[in-house]
Amino acid sequence: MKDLTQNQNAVYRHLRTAARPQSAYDILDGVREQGLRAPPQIYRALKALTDRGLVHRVESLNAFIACDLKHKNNRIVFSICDDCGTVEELAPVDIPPKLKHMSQQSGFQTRKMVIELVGKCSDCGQV
Amino acid sequence: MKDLTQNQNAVYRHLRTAARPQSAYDILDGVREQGLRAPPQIYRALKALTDRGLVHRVESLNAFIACDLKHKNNRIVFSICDDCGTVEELAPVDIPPKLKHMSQQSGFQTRKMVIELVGKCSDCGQV
DNA sequence: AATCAAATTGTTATTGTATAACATATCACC
DNA sequence: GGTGATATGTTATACAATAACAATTTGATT
Repeated sequence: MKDLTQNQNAVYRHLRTAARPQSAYDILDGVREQGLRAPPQIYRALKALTDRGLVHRVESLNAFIACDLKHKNNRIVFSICDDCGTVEELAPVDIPPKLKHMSQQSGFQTRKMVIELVGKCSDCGQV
Repeated sequence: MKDLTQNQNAVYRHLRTAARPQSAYDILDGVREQGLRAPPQIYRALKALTDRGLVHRVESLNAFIACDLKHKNNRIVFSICDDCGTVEELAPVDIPPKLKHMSQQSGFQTRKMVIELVGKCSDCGQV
């Protein structure tokens, strides 16, 4: 795909077919067959992929997920079920006006915004 | 302070006087004099403190910061300077209506929202 | 006061996450 | 073919977090 290197391709394909966010070591296990053997290979591929916006890092899980939306890479929204671990990427939203105002007040220049909603997905929420 | 245990108090005091977010091991180094010696002691104190909202975890840095705002613990906003590493906590904002709508559509029940703005602080933004 | 359960604390060892540092190879271009 | 830039492989290590168990303290109850 899209002029990725071999290693990047292997990692990207693994992430696209994974049902859940994958840790770097999950990925490593998943691509051993393709000849990747050591963490730096995974982390390098992940860096290239996240830089291109094809993959996002889920900060609160130390895990990675393929991005299936077409969007600028600087507004990212996840919902994270703390019961079953499912992570969904939601369509990006603008910086809330109040927040934009506050950060500008302090002279902060935002390059990227990450929003993580933590709670229960529809499957786990029903009791 | 506020009926904290000894260990919690030591960790909390360290975080309140720190200029930057502290990793668990930074904290450990900072409180050795008070007799804490092993990571579990730090992590236990951190858990109690974060549960009470006195401390927040900065997800994208694997680090912790004292909370100096009085607010409910379920809306957290940080600005993170990726140049000098400074992290500021901003006043919490509501879930953006568009986002609230989207997540409800999918049946997701949000318990907590974390927003991390990444960019340049006023000191580092000037070129 | 003696007892016992619960909660807190201490300690060791291990698991999981990420990167530094260096070696090797590949490719484009002159 | 030499050269620099980029990509890749490999080893070792640093950093982050927790499991499992031992020891201690606390506090209610008798």
